[in-house]
Amino acid sequence: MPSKPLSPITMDAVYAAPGYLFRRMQQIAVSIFMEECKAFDLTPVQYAALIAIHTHPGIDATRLSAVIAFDRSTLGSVIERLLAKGYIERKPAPEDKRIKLLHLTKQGVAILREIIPAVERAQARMLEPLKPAERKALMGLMSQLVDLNNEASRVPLRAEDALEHLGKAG
Amino acid sequence: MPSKPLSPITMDAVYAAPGYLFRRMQQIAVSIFMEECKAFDLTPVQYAALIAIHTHPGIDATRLSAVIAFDRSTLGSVIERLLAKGYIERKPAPEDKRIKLLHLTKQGVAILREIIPAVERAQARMLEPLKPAERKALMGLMSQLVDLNNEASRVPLRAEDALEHLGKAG
DNA sequence: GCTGGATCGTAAGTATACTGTCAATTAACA
DNA sequence: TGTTAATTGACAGTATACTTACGATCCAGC
Repeated sequence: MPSKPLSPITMDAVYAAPGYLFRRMQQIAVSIFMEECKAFDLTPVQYAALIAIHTHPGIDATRLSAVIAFDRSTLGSVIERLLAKGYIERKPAPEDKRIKLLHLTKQGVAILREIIPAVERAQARMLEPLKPAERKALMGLMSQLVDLNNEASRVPLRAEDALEHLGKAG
Repeated sequence: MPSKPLSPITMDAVYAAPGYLFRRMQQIAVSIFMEECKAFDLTPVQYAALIAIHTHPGIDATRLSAVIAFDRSTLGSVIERLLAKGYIERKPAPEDKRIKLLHLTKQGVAILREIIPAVERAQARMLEPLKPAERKALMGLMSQLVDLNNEASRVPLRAEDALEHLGKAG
């Protein structure tokens, strides 16, 4: 006589599941970003890529993917779009014919400067419904969880990889 | 003499941004789900759709999209895949020729029963790095935030829509 | 009873996100 | 040195996620 015949299978269980909440919040976050930044033709992913290339001029695509935790295949098309928009340029590396180095163009730097206030508004809006103390608590827990789960994702974040292109001293 | 010339534009600012953390955690959550459920040919989205159809037999695609907060267009292809796998069936509604009603097949019910333990393991693993009290706090804050931001997303959750197909008493 | 507006499913087009595989190139090693 | 291993960027294929548009159908108001 099993008192718990099987899991109940209710939608409430789905709505309370971590995976569901993370997916839903990601949906909402992208939506808010796109709304605040609609004047600029940039997606959240493209924005992150621009920031990373700005911070690490001359980085190559593989290292870039590690620095922003993007899948490398996906990043290829992201780079294509940023090239098409004229925000970045790609030059072959002299010492390694496989590698192509990435730099921001003048237009890339300009759009970055213009979009940053909109991005900051978007980031603030995502947490706006919470009280300040709650926002801080949530961001603290999320940072922890993302960091501790880093290896669980298919594309772990490797922030330190970005430095390798500057002289690769092990 | 601006003491804050512009935003510094560092990767650290990106890593601490809500939008980045939500995207990253969603990546990790999907990865863990797929790992735990790799014996079953089901994605997180397909799983949620199956649960919702099981909970609301005879629901149509539009209402289903509201119940699990999926984009209506995306849901079309999700349904196609579930049909192809034989987990659901689609029948025209007698009283409205536009509508197609969705039901689980025997195989759909079976796979759901089989996969649930794996899904529960996945959900637990996502929060595993945190202490129990932290898990509870995080889920509480996420539930709140997702709920309060519901209208900010392009596809707001409308759980109550699911009931309309049962006699639509306003 | 007919027409205008709403709704349903579908489709095309874009953008992530992942799986593989592949050729070219470089590095490591026997 | 010469073969193997690893790396880089590219491609094909699948799956979400969104936009807009379109035909079919239904309903409301006239």
